[in-house]
Amino acid sequence: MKRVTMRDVAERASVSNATVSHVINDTRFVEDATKERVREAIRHLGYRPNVAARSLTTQRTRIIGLIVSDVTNTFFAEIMRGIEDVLIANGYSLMLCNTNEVLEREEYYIDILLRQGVDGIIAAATSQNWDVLNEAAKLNIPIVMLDRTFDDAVSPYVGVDNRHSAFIGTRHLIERGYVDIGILAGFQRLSTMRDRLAGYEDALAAADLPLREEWCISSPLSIPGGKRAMQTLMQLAERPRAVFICNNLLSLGALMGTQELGLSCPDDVAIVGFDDHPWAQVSNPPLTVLRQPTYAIGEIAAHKVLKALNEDDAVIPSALFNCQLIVRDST
Amino acid sequence: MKRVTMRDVAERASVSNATVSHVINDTRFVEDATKERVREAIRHLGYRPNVAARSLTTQRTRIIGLIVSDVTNTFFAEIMRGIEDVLIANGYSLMLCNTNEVLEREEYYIDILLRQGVDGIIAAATSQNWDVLNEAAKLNIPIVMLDRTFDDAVSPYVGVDNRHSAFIGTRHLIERGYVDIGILAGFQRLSTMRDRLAGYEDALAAADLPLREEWCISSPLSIPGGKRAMQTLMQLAERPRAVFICNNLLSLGALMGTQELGLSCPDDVAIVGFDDHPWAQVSNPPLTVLRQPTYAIGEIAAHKVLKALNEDDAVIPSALFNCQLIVRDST
DNA sequence: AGACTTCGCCTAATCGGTTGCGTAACAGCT
DNA sequence: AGCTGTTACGCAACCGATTAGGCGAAGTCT
Repeated sequence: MKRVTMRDVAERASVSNATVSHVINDTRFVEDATKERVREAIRHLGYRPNVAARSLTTQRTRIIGLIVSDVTNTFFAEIMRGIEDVLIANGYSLMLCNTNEVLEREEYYIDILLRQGVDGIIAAATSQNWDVLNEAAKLNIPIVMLDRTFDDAVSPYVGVDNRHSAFIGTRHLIERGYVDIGILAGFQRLSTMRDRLAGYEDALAAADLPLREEWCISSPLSIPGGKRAMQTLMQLAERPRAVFICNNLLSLGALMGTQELGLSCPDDVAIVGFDDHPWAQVSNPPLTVLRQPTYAIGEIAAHKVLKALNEDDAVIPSALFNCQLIVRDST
Repeated sequence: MKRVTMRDVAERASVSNATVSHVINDTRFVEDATKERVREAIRHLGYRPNVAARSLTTQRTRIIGLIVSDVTNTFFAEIMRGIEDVLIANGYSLMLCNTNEVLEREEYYIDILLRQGVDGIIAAATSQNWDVLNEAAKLNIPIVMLDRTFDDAVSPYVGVDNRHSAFIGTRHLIERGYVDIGILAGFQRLSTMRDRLAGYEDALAAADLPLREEWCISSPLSIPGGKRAMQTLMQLAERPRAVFICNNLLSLGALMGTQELGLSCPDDVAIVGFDDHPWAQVSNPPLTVLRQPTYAIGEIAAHKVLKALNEDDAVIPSALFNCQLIVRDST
């Protein structure tokens, strides 16, 4: 079936192309009767404006690119929901880019997004290389960093205060009486992980506990990664009696690892995890965690891009949330 | 910074616009030397083709719309990964639409996708109303139904054989010696749920077990929904000793519900769940489930749209997978 | 009545590519 | 020299919207 175009509508309503456009966008006064004729024509023909044509002239697409490292992680999925809800409420659409934490894929996607002409980008970047996002910045496309950031980043960041949160989590273990506390982190490439490690160290220092290098493990942010890491930690000659775990996938893997080794939690080893998850409350044992306000993070991130889009030279500040410590049975 | 356009490239390479286009798309012979000049110009200027302009003339966007009902459900998230991986490998992008199982939102999104001019749509539709997707069909946009379908659907479906899978799951309970078996399903609006209920009934019938209406509960596909439903089931005067649960969120909710009531699984009530989840193996107890090949479902779905796109009048068949029964401690 | 506004709409250029048609330049042949 | 065929590329229309500028008709004012 032939595509219905604006000209078709114009003809049927016996007005010009321009008038149709103005009726649709409400950009100029049009007499009520004319307006109604146009509307009728639109309805009757089932006209749907062509976004490509429009954005060709307006130079805006009303599409926001979202780069996440792992859509299957509920953490990001919930953030996505937050983002999507506010974008949709503002007439924007979401182009999803899942990088699986692979750098090349991230670069590829950024290129795609720029060709697509997205109006803005929200990114949980795996790269620490500003060059990649730099191009976007050069094109004057607002960027909001999600979950992670990097030292000399100029774009606003939305996420939690990782250092402080990790401090709280570790301190909780200390308050529970644990003194031999290890940490299971992701690769230090990610700011998130660096900050959490720092918070962990802060807590140990504050309690005058020594920092033991061999109890600080980095691993890929995955379930098998967490399992392996936890098992090597548990098979150390001198092993920690409690572990602070920096990510929900790692926590899940760690749980599997300890169970497989026949160790019981919290009797043999206590666990505090970062990120909450619905299943964490029916796991064996239910996990003590630091919960991030995921949905809200998404909402705020979206609001920030939109703000940057609507207010030409608005300076957008970062937003730092706090985590909520949820005590369950693993500590 | 001014956008770099094709004309800029053409000028720098002292060729015409057409030649630049042909070099980029490899659509006509161009002398090597010229080609190289064009390439150099592209690199030097940092030229990036404008997708909107291109799709305006080609009438194709290389974007596929994906409609899912709940991105935070790992089931869909994994499917998404499968879809995305094959789309990206074929130079397509993904426009994500999360409906939260809300009909209006689905309709809204379909409209958006059509305006956007997506080349194809993959949908886990919440609607049973063909009219909605009908429009897309009229515009000759290929559609692939994911996870759900409906009776008179003309689009191919990709998912599991729900009826047979539910049969297997229920039969497993019967083989374990349970005779009082209930079922916790989602709303019968979804074909998925109807089929699973049918499979459950098949299994009861095959074993000459009576079907008890009051043990068949429908609830919203959510964790609280599952919890409530399970609790009403468990508080019946005569309650089932085993329950077949039709979705992972319901399973999780059910687990919470039984734990709250102080019932132990599988001693007080056995559970077989539909959909696997990484956490299901560390839950208390680890859950016996029917695992769907999520990633593969996504891959196949994507391949089917692409095929429909590339082969003009290809008739695309549906694809039915089987579930894998994974026996753990809940039965 | 003539001049000036205001109202309501139209004309046409433009955005940045794609592509059918056309042609200059050169080689080979008679 | 004249003719034909081939090679390599340019010209310009077109995709479907937006929008600056313009213009006729009706209304207002002096």
